[in-house]
Amino acid sequence: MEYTVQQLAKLAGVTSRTLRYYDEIGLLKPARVNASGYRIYGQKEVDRLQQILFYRELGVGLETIKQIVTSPSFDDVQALKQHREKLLAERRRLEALIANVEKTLLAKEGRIVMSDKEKFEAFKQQLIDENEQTYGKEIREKYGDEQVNKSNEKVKNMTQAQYEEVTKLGEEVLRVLYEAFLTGDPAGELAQKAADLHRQWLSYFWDHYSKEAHAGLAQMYVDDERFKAYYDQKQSGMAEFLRDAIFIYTGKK
Amino acid sequence: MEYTVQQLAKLAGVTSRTLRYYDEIGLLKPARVNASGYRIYGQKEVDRLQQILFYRELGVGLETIKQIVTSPSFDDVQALKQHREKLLAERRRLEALIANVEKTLLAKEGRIVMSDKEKFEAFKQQLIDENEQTYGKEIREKYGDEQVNKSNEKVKNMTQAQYEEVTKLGEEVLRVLYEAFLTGDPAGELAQKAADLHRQWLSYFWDHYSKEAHAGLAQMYVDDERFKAYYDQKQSGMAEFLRDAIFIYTGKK
DNA sequence: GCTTTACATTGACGTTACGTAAACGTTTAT
DNA sequence: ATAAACGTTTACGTAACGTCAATGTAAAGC
Repeated sequence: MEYTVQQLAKLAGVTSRTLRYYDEIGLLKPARVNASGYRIYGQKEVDRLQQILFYRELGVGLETIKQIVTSPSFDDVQALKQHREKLLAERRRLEALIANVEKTLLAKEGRIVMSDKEKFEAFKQQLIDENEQTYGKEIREKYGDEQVNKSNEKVKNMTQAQYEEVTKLGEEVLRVLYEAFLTGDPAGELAQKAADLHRQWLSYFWDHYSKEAHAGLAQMYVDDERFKAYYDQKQSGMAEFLRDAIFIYTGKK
Repeated sequence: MEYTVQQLAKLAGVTSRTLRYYDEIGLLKPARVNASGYRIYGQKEVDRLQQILFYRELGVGLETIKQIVTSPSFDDVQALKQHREKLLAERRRLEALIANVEKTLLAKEGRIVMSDKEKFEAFKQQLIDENEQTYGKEIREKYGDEQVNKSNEKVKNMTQAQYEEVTKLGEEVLRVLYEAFLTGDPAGELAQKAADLHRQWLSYFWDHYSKEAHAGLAQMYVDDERFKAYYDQKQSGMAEFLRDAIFIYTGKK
């Protein structure tokens, strides 16, 4: 039995373009080409196409399929195992995406139908998520997973009053810091008040406070572009100013 | 605070190329362009980029993101729900792929380590899967899901002896059919024997036999290219011949 | 025998979300 | 003054085909 492109295409449930493409990339060459330049496929090619489509069905890339079907000694089991790993990783990624979308949907819909309590829970979760998403990797690198997880735990266990407090405190730090910045003196009363407010704010996230860690974080505010951007949002140079104030507050350096 | 491409890129954790691309497709235009042609971004653009990246993180396409962030009236909840459906479908597809790969791995490795019993189970599963993969859609369309599922159930419940029987029967149908074909008479003894063997073979898949369904299937063998290819593999025209024989066998048409 | 219709061929561009040069101008630091 | 670092536009590459366009060939009907 011999087939032209279209015939083989129908037989296998692909388009003729696909067959031409497979010819082009050398994945499946026709048995011969007739006088008019038509591609003619035989039984061998049909079988091979079945094989190709089988692996394609599994999501294997055409390049890999080429390896598998062209070299008989190719370790297809090994290839399949590797491919399985890729699929599993992809599934994990999807799981995370789905969870995220659903959480977002919950929060968005929640604006209307969620109770205050639930809303608050979602906000807390969002606070954690945003933190994770924005700073997670760097903080985990610099301070370790344990510290970050503890911090997240603390947020989760906050009461609503505490949550409002921490939000207000964060804003107050910025406000006082800005006033202090205008005085230009990091050792002055206002700057030291800002540093103290910052310590209070911090204590909502860290399970124990230390001057060293506080000073370290202050330095990070300057070194890390993202933190810097946050504190510089009102005025450039405020991250440095806060660092200086905290260094004085903690008696460091 | 104003940022050049690189600065904003670092701030947001993307490359400058990404920002230029977003500018190009009109997803995020800079606040202004300075005298040297440099892109300058302001706070508003930073916020918008955050939003964009948030949706991107969820796997939403840039075109959709554009809709969401440009038109304030856009129903983002609806968009997210649609997106979730896509993610769920993708996950289902992945599940199927993974199951398939693992089954294949089992079968491949099984050649060496699987017991006969397990091997046999895998073969049965493979028989079902191959059928599903090759003919599933069409058969389901023509005969309905219920019939197909019943058929699969029957296969699953086969004993090893029955499985071997069905395999042998399938081969015998082809062999006798070929001999009958050479006689050229679909009403002849050989052709009618082939039709009867085919009925026996069928009864392994269908939970009850009817002449009408048998004749219908025979017609499908001719109409559907894939079935036709199977029965024509030895000789072109055998699918038609089998249909004629079955029509006579069932007294149809 | 001629015309229509169906099918074949080879380009070549479009798709997604950028990566990666190339070729060249600008700003900053030494 | 010069080099390093940064900015710009233009343009090709990616995976696996879909979708024309322009053109040649085979089969079928009149």
